[in-house]
Amino acid sequence: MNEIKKDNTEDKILIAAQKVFTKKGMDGSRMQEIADEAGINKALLHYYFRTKQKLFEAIFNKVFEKIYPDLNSFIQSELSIEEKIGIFIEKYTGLLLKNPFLPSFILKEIHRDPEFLASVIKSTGVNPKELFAMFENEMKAGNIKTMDPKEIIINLLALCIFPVAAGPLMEVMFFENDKKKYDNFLEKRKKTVKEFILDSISIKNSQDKP
Amino acid sequence: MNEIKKDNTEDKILIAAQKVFTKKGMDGSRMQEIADEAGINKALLHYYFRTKQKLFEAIFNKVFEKIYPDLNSFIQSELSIEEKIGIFIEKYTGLLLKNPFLPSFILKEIHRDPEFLASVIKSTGVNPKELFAMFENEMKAGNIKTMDPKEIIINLLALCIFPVAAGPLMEVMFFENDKKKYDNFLEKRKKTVKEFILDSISIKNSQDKP
DNA sequence: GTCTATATGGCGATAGAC
DNA sequence: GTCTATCGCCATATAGAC
Repeated sequence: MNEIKKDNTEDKILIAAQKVFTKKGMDGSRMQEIADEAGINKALLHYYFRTKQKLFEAIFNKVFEKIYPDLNSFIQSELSIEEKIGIFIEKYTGLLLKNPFLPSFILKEIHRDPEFLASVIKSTGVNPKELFAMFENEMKAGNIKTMDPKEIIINLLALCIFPVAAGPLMEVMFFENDKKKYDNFLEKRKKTVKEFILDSISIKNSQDKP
Repeated sequence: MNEIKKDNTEDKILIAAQKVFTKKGMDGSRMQEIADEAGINKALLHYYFRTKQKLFEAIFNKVFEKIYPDLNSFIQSELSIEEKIGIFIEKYTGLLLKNPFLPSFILKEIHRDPEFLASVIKSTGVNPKELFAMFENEMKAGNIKTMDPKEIIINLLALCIFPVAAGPLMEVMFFENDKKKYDNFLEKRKKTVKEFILDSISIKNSQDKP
């Protein structure tokens, strides 16, 4: 029960800053707007975080942690690979649907400051080797098709993240600009993405390739 | 041979502006930087395009046209659906590999000004209905699995665009920050994405589902 | 058409009262 | 800790000479 958002000033700032930064990015955000959103004065932002850059970095770290899935609990669980993937897609799509700005927020800042990005990733202690190992073990055991694990991971991320990141574009092009219609589509899509990925790694389908 | 880039000032500006805007986005770009890149004075930018906003819109339109694939020639060709998809993936991935900033440029601006985005799309005359119809005809003819065509299209776009848009992130996380290694991966990936998509719509694989 | 010089406004950051 | 007032800079945009 610790660290729940109280209504002390620092938390108000963090909440407001996340809202503004994730919508408009570092360059597009204004300290004044964050202050207004937090219901405080602009000077207080500097009192708590000194510079816009430092405030931004605090938010980026927080958001990146949120969006970077907790893989260890998956890797080490006793579930089958199919169940693991299924649960991941459900959970991750759910997270993104609740926070539709996060993907484009990360993507926006990816090119802006590569060194900062690298340092954030390092600090989260992400270790993809265990993830690769998990897939490779499943391949050796004959449970899934033999292929580059990176393909599976990137396909999985692409199919979950892109539809949310490019949401407004997809809505206009394919859903008559009807956000609800698109959200329904994405909700149903959890199931089809799951089938799509599982088919692609399934042993059964690999026998009739040219 | 018309409309090739001459070295008149307007074209120099357009080339410079595209370079800067696609890298840094509307908010992150400076008129001074564009002027420097074009080798001219800042005041000239305003002489030719009046405002930063108008210059940006000119670039956005140009880039969007480039990134929006010419679908009609595909839809109306006599190729099989498998060939059409294969060619699309090859061509589109190639385009993105040559212009790695374009996906994130579009994604960056997607949330910033939805009305402008909608107007751009309208002006390009994109008509997805014919695209849907093409897939639906193939389904009726029994050539591919029956499913929502939008799923196919969005999967296709996701698998092609996301790996480029999130390139720097993928490089750091999965490729030891080695850009060449990642580019090689994406080049080889053309083939696997093709197999991936074709498998997912193939009739053959749909017989042993629960 | 192209330049230099300047106007104008906005934003991040600070000073200092309370 | 929180506020008001203000500084100093930088970015867009314009004026005006050539």
